[in-house]
Amino acid sequence: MSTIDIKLPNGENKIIQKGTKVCELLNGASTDNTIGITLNGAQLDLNSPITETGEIKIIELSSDSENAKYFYRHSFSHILAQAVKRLYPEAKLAIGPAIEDGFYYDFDVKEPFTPEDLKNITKEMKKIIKENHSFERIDVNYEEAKKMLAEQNEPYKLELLEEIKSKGESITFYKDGDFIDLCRGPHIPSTKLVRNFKLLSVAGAYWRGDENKKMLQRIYGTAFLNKDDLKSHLAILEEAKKRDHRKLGKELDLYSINPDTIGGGLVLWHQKGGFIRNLVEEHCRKKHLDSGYDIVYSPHIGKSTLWETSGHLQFYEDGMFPPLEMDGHKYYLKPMNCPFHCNIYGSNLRSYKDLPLRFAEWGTVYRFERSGTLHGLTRVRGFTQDDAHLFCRPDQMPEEIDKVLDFSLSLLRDFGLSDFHLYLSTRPEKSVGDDSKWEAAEAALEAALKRSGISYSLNAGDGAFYGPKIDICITDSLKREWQLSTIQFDFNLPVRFDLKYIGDDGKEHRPYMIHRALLGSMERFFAILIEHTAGIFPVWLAPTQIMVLPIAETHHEYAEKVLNELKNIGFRVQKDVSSNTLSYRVRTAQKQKIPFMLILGDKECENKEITIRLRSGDNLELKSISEFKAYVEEKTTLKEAV
RNA sequence: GCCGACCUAGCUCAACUGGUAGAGCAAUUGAUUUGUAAUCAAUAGGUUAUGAGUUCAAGUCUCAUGGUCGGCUCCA
Repeated sequence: MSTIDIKLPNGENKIIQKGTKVCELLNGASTDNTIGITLNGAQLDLNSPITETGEIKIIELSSDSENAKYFYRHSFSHILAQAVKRLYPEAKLAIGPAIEDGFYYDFDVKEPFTPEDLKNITKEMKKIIKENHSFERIDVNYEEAKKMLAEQNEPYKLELLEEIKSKGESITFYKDGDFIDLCRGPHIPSTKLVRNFKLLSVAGAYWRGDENKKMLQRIYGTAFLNKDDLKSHLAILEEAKKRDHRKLGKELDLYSINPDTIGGGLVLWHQKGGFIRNLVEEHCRKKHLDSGYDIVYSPHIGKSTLWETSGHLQFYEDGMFPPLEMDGHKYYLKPMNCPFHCNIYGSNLRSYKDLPLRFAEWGTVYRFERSGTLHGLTRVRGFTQDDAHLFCRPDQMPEEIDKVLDFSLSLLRDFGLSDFHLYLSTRPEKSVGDDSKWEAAEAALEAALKRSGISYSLNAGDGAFYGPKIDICITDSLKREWQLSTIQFDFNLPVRFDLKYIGDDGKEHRPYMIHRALLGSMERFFAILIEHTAGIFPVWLAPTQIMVLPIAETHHEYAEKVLNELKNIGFRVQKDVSSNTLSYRVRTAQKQKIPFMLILGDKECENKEITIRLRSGDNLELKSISEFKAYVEEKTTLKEAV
């Protein structure tokens, strides 16, 4: 039997027999609090054999680290499945992993679970926890496993078993009390160690995530080591609902979607929403012009010939609205702006000296998204992209990529966004374009990502067939990720539209084409902005910045004077001279999340002062308009936009 | 598109196991002129998403359609 070399957390090296169990290695050092280890980053529970050389770190339950959470949340998946099997013996088990903040398990059952069922399952789970079963690891070979699963009559597990076998991975079961499940682990030592959980919801989910396969019932839950953590997590979920852009959009009168009168996924931007959008667009437009972009415009529809050339009719017709017919021609609403920009590029003979060319357009596109996917402003059927296409020479390409990633990050940061998730998607199996171009493009994207200093994930093989890409995602209030920026190479359209430039060698060359949207779409970006600010927009974006509140009629004249002065300085200011009480008018302005309320009464009139109330409820110490102006300019990052 | 839940006044919600809708806020009108998150009163507002069906009787039960929400899938 071979031996392996293990580096212990205290720095000592230890030589052990291959296959030694974790609990044997830790013998003595281990406490009730120790639930497992990581070996070279991989998680192993106390019952797992150690099979490779490396450095170990101990996972303590009380640390409540991501590793520890993974252990007990995955164990909750089992306890859930165990409870379901007790209550519904005919249920077939699929998969049940730990996920961020919780866990789930997929079941094939005749009748979908009801909220009432969830209560009963919860009760049963509590019982199982109390029964305090230990999790036992059982190593088996393929034949034994197949026999066991056949006896248990678990078709989905049998399918998984075949997959495990084909990958050549080891086969293990985990048993706790009356429940045994094909599972690679890891698990906590016993069911009683963590008891704070809540089942959250039931949802349909396709087996193996494939819409052609059977739809199973998925039960989601959340679990924490401490009761208080569970409580605060549930409170966060509640709180997040208040930041939902669909709720705030209504409350603040920002936008509406009217499926009956206009159509699902088609947005009306009301006055305040439109006002903010205009400010956002103005800011972006200025930055684009400063960054060497040319602004272009293109129509909303184009003839079928255009979409045949671009290939959209061949590959993307399902995502397009059906055609309009006129004089024997078919016109389609544009799902993308690229073909138009390609036409602009192709309208002239281009020299290598003309490049790079950067065409930007706030282009409104229409896509027939499937009905079940529509979601507030984040997934709609008509939306405006802050789109641009870069055309450049190979020698310019890396710098262009670098610049555009920088641009994207700086723009998002201008709006206070910072918790980015970056993804690099590389060449898929089916693709077009030369190997050398793909390699150069992927290298440039990766180099730009590294230079940005932000960590990113690699989605190998997840690029479009026409080119690799970087996506920047940001989460909404419920931690759901939404893609805002995208930077995509396109090796397809330059060929289809036969785009070229004359090089310094006097010969024709194919330019690189890079498609990019930075905020993504105005609609989705607005949703994210609303949820991140909770509707408390920064001063420079607030539609109304100041509400003037004279206390009584005698103060109206002074209020009017103050209002005009503020307007002249450039503030967006309104007054509320209704006969309601001051409290009431403060409340009204507060609900609209107006940054400043000016309260003007006898005291202010006499001393020619102003009293300023902030949205936070505090008063500013300042008393004059000039001081106030200086204060706002200092506190507001984008001064020109105040 | 798929699975499930839901759809009552502009908004948030109520109406026991079926007995033909009720409140708060908002709106309008009047009174009130108020010192930092709700002054008082009156008025108006609903073919209970739509369409069928069961029933003496349907907001309530059944079915269909549309939409919303939570997931899944999709997002070349």
